[in-house]
Amino acid sequence: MTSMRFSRAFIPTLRETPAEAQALSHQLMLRAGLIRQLAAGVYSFLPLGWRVMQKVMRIIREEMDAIGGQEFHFPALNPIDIWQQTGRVEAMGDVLFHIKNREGLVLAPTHEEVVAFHARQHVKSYKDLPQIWYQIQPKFRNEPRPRFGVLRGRQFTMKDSYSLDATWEGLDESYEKHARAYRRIFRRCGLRVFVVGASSGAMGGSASQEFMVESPAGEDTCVVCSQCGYAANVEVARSAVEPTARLPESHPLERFPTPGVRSIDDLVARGIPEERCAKALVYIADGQPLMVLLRGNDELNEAKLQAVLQAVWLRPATPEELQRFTGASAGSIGPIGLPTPMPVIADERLRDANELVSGANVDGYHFRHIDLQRDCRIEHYADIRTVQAGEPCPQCTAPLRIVRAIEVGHIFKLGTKYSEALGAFFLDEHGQERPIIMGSYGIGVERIIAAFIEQNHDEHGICWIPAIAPFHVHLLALGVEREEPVRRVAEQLYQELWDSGVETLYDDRPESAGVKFKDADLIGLPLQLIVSPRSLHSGGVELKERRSGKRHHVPVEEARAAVRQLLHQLSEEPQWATLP
RNA sequence: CGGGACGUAGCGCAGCCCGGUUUAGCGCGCCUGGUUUGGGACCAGGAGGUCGUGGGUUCAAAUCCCACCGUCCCGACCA
Repeated sequence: MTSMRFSRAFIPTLRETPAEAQALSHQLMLRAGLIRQLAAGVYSFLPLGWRVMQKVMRIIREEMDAIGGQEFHFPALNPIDIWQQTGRVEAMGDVLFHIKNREGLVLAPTHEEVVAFHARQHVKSYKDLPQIWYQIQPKFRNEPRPRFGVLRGRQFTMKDSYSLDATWEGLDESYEKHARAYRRIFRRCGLRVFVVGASSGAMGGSASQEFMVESPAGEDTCVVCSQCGYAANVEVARSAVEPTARLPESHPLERFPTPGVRSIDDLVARGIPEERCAKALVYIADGQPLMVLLRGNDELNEAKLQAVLQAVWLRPATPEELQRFTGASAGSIGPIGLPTPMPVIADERLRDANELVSGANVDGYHFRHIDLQRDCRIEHYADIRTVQAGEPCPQCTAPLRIVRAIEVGHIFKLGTKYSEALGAFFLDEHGQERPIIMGSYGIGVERIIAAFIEQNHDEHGICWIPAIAPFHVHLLALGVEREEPVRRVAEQLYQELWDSGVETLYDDRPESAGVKFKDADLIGLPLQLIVSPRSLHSGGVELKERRSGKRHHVPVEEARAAVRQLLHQLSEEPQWATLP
């Protein structure tokens, strides 16, 4: 029997919040004795925290095995040459840890290369495919800025899996299997997730989706519709804002003085409707200047612009560059009469609009009656604006919300980038040599835990669900050190509960009732079983549900059955999660 | 990598400006004894510190100066 007496256990709870902990999940993980920091972005998991990790990993294993995944154990120490072959030593830059006193070795931040390496060794025929390989292992990334405890660390645990397929249809299937497994994993872990389309970034490949958990501690900003389920990273999100109407009459272009006007708001203050204003910005993309036109106070989305331009480097022009390229300073810049010719990218919302006001490229002057069709050469129109809260959903027109979110999972259709780079080819049924088609799928294990706590806590502490709680029941014996009947009943229940498979943390310390209650609420096991002189007087023991605070009084003999029944109920009731 | 802040006992902090009664303090925690006993008890006694590290200024440095290290925050970056 596992013995878990609080008096002997290493569960260093903290009364006060350590100063460095910002995020709530971080504070609670420290206070409840789940983790301790070793260095910036590097954490030890203490016994309680490690039990949670193991439970989450077990759920992941079950679901990965259920889609035919095979568990591996890949080394964290990698020869650098496989990373050079895929060009990722460059791409990763400082994020990749290099071993200093042993040239040629790096610490793996992920394992596409290793997978492709082994696939090359042994996957030779279409008959060997498909495969799903996975592992749950530490990953090392030299994050420039570790943050929020375990949410962004330099070492963390990832479930990473890799699909190997002979055909693109096969890849689609492997990808869908993962998408379904991921939903089950997150649901079983008590997380409300939403899925957003994402750019595959430095990973390469065609499609990717992120599994997000809404939380103020999140590092991603997402746009979500609570009506229809539309969700997207703000970097790609759209909304159904109305376009700028083309007015029936186009007046002749006219320059007019606007002394002191520095912003769209200044123009609006002079009686010009915001929707007729065209805001011009100058950006430098891969060394070349270009102009961006947005409607009124719309905000440029640099990620979208970068994607449209396929630019590697993108930055706003400096005030000096503005002067040099346009002859004016910010506030008086516009697409008409540019001294330096440059491409103009306009937001979709301004498509073919007329009767616009924009800067004249002379400080203190603007043009009015601008007709983008008549007066300008627009290189192209694209969606480059940032969606704002309250704008109508592109699918159902309900108001959109903007939320912060934690990325707990990410799935990619990689394609053949890695197999080609590392020479992982197979022969298809026609004897033709082809690169293996890969997918890669990650889950941040610590992030599941932190995200869960972000969503499941109150002012007293964590509120676990049975599936991932470090233990199921917190048995509190009040006054054990002096009340023999309390001790006897508590010991008996402790024994019985473990015997019937209920993981029980037994607080047998000679501490005051208050201390024990506070620790129990902080640690947050789903059920508290209280044995005290008072409860025995009234004929038994007391059961308290941590989350709801509901209390039940039961005779000692019925305690075990009541515990099992309540645990069952707390596991079944999806009070903590709704599947989208 | 740019900007900012911090580093004094296990945790939270004061002292630093204006150097010297400081034997470096307070709360929590810890140890001993007693009292208490269902929501972080009380009384008494006690242990615990190279004041991040190194150098400099000075008769004298936790306190002033320089460098380094560490940690946190904002930004950049981020499969």
